[in-house]
Amino acid sequence: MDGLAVATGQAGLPVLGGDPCERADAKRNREKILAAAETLFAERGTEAVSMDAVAEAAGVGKGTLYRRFGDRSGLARAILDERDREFQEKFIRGEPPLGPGAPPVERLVAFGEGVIDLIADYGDLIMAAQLGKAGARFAGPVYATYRMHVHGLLRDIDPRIDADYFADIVLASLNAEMYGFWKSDVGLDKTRISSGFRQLVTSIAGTAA
Amino acid sequence: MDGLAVATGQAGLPVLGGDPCERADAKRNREKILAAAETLFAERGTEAVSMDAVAEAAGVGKGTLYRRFGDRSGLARAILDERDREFQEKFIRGEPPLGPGAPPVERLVAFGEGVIDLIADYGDLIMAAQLGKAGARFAGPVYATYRMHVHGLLRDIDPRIDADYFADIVLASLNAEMYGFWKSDVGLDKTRISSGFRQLVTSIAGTAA
DNA sequence: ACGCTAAGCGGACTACTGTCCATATTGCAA
DNA sequence: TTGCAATATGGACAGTAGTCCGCTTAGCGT
Repeated sequence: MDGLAVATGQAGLPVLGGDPCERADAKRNREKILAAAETLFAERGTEAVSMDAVAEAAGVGKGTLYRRFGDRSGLARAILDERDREFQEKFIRGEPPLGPGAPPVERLVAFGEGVIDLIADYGDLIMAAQLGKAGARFAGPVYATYRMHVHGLLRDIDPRIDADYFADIVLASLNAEMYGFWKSDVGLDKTRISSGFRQLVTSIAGTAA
Repeated sequence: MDGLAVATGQAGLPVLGGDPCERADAKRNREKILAAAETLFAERGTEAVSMDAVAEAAGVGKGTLYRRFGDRSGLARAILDERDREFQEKFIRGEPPLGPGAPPVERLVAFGEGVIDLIADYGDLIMAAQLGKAGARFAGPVYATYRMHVHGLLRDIDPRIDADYFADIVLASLNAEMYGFWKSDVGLDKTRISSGFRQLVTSIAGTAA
């Protein structure tokens, strides 16, 4: 407790889709914004698109954009949300080895591969969603969900593992920025990254002293 | 390989201290800026200080500030540089167990504890140094040095370890943002974090299949 | 001491993020 | 249909990061 101040609390922003009591115009605008942002991000790259540009392309004012999504990373998160939901569905209720039924080590490895696939496809969107303030990576419901899942699997693997610690280690090894660094600077390919992750999980599972 | 673009290349900025051919006025200004920034950061917290404020407190123009330090994170890095140098000295040439002489597992554990101490003391400065663009964490000479050190130790521990992969895993587990998250949100204390790190290193060392 | 040149300097300037509030619109109730 | 309260809207606004370029100054050779 000292020089640290991480913004981790989830601000109560209406980031996620489909509020049931959403006014018709609000819904229309939300969809226009998401469509415009998705297009612009894909066309020009996430970092090169200003919020003004998104608002203009969507035909709404800046205030609307910020009201709905809070900030730049909130917008990115909202775009990712759908894909994420699909993946979460798979590891919570889907088929083994990702879903319930397989041994926990298998499930954890499959989870890692799923996240790596997600990163490979949506890496810069994920990074945009985590950029901004310190600790953004840990804020928000997605990290919490992933963390709880990994936490549970680690406990299943071996209750002696300090799951509070190792859950974040596992997730840190599935970080989008690091993936980019490995690809561009270190020269690791996806196979090697997956294989490294498998070894990491095996290591953690093996020595729960 | 696709939606990823991480800014990792080290821009050739004169961030580090003591250019031998530094003009007297430049040196004077550099020192004034560093002193002013250090004070302001300590007084108000890293995030609450604008670059303008630093420039004004130092009695120099904004152009000078940016010329010398490139951007906000460069300024933070420069402030950290001295402490960092000291630590690097210790693990490269200092006494065991941090320095050469101790078995590599011991050295790695000691290294981790050193970094954790650094984070405990200078956490938000470190975070400021890494904030900004995606991949900032991996850019710069400090990460490279740490990485090389860990890489070497891992090879010493067991050449079968994929050191290219695990070096970054080890460093990811010594991340300042994560430390803040652990402290504030998970409720881990420093002892538990150190102990977790020790277990991680042991795990990696143990199962080099 | 003097003048030259390369380097440093600083503040005006642009672009962007995020806030705020007067106005417009919606959905409901009478 | 009409009036009303709640909510959404959008553009003006303030604050900050980072760039640029004409001016100044240090350091050096004579």
